[in-house]
Amino acid sequence: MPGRPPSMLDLARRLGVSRATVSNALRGKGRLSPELAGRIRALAAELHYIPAHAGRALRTGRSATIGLIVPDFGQPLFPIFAQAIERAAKRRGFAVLVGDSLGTAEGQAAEIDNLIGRGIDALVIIPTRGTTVEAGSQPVPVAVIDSAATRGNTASSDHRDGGRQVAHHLADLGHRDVLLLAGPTDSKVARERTAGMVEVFTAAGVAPQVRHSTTSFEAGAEIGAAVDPAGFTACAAAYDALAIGFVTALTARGVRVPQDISVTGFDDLVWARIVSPPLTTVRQDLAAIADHALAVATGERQGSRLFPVDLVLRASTAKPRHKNQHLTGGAS
Amino acid sequence: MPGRPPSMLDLARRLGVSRATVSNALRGKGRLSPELAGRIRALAAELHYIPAHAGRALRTGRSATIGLIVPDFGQPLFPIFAQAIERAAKRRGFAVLVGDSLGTAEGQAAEIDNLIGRGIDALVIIPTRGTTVEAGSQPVPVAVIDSAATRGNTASSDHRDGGRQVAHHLADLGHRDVLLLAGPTDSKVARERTAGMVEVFTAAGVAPQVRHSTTSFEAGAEIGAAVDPAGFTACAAAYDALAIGFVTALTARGVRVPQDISVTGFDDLVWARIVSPPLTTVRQDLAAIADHALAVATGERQGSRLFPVDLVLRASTAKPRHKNQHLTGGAS
DNA sequence: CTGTTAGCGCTTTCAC
DNA sequence: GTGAAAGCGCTAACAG
Repeated sequence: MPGRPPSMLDLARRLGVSRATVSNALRGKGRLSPELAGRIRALAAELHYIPAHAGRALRTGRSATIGLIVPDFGQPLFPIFAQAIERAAKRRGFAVLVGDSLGTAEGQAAEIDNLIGRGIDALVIIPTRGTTVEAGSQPVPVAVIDSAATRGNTASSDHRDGGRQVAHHLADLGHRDVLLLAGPTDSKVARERTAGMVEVFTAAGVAPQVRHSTTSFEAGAEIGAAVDPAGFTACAAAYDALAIGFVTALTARGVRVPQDISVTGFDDLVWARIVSPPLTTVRQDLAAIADHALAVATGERQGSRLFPVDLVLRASTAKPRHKNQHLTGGAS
Repeated sequence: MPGRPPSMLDLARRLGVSRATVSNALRGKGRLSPELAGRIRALAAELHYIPAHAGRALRTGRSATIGLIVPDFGQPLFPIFAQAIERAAKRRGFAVLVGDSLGTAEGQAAEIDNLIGRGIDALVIIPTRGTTVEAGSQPVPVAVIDSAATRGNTASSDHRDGGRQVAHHLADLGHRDVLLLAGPTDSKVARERTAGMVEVFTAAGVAPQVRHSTTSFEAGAEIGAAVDPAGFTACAAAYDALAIGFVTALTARGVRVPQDISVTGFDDLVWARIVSPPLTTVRQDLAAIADHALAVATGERQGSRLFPVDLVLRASTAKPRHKNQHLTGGAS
């Protein structure tokens, strides 16, 4: 066993050619006889030659690596996002260095510096709540995954339209008394989702009660345990976890979903299908967003893009009880 | 704005010293006057000098980067694992390049080659089901996260003991008719968990029925929908998702958990606390496993280690109905 | 069509 | 205490 892996020079010497020729043969550049190229490639395969990445990176100034910064891998949506981004990157020949902001602005800034120092060619970032990443502020191209409210090269779902779709659905069912679980005030995404809902409800003459909180299951459960169920017939949450927490607390109190109260979420997490009742929610097209983020990061495309979202109808929404009774009463 | 970031040579020239001196000053090596070292560091900070990673990697032969290969980021446990590993790596000054096996042996092999080619210093791998990774087969140190059945440098939970704890718990409650959702036959982890359960049940004179399937919620639901609930009083699953699917299907059929049937899972996913009823399950110490994997990968420690797991008691397990009636009957 | 040369930015002897 | 020189492995320009 040789102590260290074979280098290009080793190949070149064994064949009596120069390193440049080996380089050309292996990468199909330059012009050289097919016969020689074949011999070189055969030897490379035989010796398990693997090009040293550091040498290439140093010479070309590029590393074929992108950095990905997520707010918190512990939250359910981000790993799925990361997976979509990893695939989009691999498709383009890029590897992914990951950084976790730990949910703080300082963590995010530290990760940016760390990844940049490691020579990434581009940065894809899902900003932590309350932070903004300027596209031009870094020495590498930056693609931001966030909301339409973010400036620069962003890839994002049309969160506002998702809010509109939810509100339309509930308003069409006849709900007039609505509780809005709007999530954190410092999240652009949450604000967009909420704004879309408020927009449609207002146009329909409905004035929803708005409650802010974190995005967690626990926050939803807390509100669900404290709220007066007689005060509304529908609850629209800006996050699935909030909605599911809310439903769980309500169910524990004997309130039935959707018979007594309809509930909606956002994101279509795996668990939205699984909970009882399955949750009406909004699905993002993560693959499309990831692809655009990578296209921007690698310079294939420029500019921001907004991706449509789909309302997924499930069993957690129905006509309001009140309304049903009213209609029945009117008909009899 | 300068076209490209400052290099060590730029610093050296501006101060009229050599590159070696700058290198020494920045890294506190070599002996040089504190005064000069201070001036060098001040200038470096002022110019936002960031050492070029590729240059250092080429020279030292090490990249301060580890590769992490997971079977599937879409499954709930792996992202949490990845997060723990990312933190353990950062603590040691390593960054993490991630690869997703896409659940296949070929995908895993391709990722290994890809990451090795990128010059990682070590590899941490959570093997895809049915695959084995030999520690010595790669040109870099490899740490495997899996089961005690894996040879080489592995970090793993004591899955078998987790199985024993679950079985003890159920046997102590009085269950004699038990259904085992054993998961996939080609997963070492699933086999260990199942073996632990079978071991204790057998010693207690209980012969569980064993069912194999994938690890998914859907597989659990399918079994729950098809099974005869009169055939057993407890169901022990090798994965939380299996257990939760099973409970969901059972509940839909009007079977009550835990009154009619007790159910247990494995892994303590976030959702185990959230479902109704909250699931009795087994928790792994992910942080400790991640830390050992990194210690092995970086050469701090050697050898395999097995980490204890904890049985988490929640509301999905209770004494069997039969038993209760029998006791009541006997007392009256 | 192929080989020579130079140099990416850094660290590490070793000489002053 | 400090500097000079060499070289990690690769590729781009140019010369043959």
